[in-house]
Amino acid sequence: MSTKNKILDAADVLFADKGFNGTSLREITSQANVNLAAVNYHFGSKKELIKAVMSRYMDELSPQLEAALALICQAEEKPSLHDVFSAFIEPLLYLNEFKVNGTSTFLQLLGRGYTDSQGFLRWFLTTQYPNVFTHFTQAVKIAYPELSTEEMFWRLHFTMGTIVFTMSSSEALIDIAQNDFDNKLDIAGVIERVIPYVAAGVAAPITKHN
Amino acid sequence: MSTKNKILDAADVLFADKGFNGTSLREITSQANVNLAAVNYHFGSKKELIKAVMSRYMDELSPQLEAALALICQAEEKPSLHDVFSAFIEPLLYLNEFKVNGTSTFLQLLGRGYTDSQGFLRWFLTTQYPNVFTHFTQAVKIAYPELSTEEMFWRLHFTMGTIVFTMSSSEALIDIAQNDFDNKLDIAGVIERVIPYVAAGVAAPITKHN
DNA sequence: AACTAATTAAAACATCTGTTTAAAATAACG
DNA sequence: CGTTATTTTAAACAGATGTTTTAATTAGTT
Repeated sequence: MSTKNKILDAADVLFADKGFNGTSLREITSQANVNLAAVNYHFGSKKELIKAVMSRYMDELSPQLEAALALICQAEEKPSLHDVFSAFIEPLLYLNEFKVNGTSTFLQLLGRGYTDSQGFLRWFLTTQYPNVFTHFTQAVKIAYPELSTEEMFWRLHFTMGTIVFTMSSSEALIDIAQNDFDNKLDIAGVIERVIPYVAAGVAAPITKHN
Repeated sequence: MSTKNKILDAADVLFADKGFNGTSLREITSQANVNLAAVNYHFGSKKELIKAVMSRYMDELSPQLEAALALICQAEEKPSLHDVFSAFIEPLLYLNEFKVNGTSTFLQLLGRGYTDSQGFLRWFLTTQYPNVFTHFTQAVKIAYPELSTEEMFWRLHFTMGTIVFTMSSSEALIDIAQNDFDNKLDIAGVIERVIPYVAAGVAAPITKHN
């Protein structure tokens, strides 16, 4: 494997586990069995490495999500909100196969990106991959046309928060759940449970605001 | 004002804004206009300072939340989920008055605590303030008795995620919303919008899992 | 094989981190 | 006032951080 990919793989896991600020380049390079200077040689800086780790996922995910959402928008029957959110499941789970050792860390990284480093990652994603967002809001608008644009803005961000936060602490939660309910569970099981939740949240009746 | 409080106030704002890892003691002490060594003198270590910042909020909030939830549980009429979640509003907004310069940073700090520092803050809160959690689950069980304990466990964590995540990035979101919809909005307005969302999410119909 | 370009390696860089030390200043109390 | 105790100060500590430099190695090309 190339040095570049060895760095990306190690950074991926460590960033997801300990955050961007919480992971040093020395941890990454020693985990990857490469020289410390290799990061700055291949990526320029730590910030660029973070972008590269995220881009590896987004470049794979973005077209798939857009395709799935486009399919829903063009369907004959009016889609339900459950349909819209379910469109995310397959592409997200597909990331896991495409990863070597089990589950992908993408959603955990997304959670890190929202809180770590004062939102520079949010800027990166919304400017580099804007189509995912616009297609998504379009799909929701078809499924729930009564919802005003502003109300939708908020509910979509609530949803984003639910998903990202849940996945970024999913390991700990799965551990607790398995202890308390001795119910075998994995990432797919968590997703199965969160979809009805967010669908119901977005579909909540509209309330007046003064 | 005492040195101890000057440190707590400065740390509060900086921790909320840049995270626990992202804030150095030197930033805190220079913002607070006190000597660097004062932190270790008064609190012992940075970790203890973090606990102190959180305890200041929790010691104020915890009894109020428990009282509000107890009131709901003992009411004659069966409370709705909306009632249960609304019980959080007043105590949370009360934190703002009790703060000098505007809105409290409590929920932002809570968000930091879940992602930063590998969940040691979650351990701290659940062990130091367990009653809030048990009272809350009791209230939800009364409002929605059909929900199994496991399903409730998940939905409450989804809710936690929604709230915490939303509030930890509320400033940025409010900015965006005000630009796009020129609608004056503050923290209270965001809370007003998130309550129906989470209430609907928790109240979502039960789905079979294999 | 010989020369050039790309990569790796070890070391040093300056800066920042939390914490500790020891002296100075202030407060409290008999 | 004089004597403790408490608090503040400046300085230094040891270690970690991202980045750069310079030399050694490897790969690619003619």
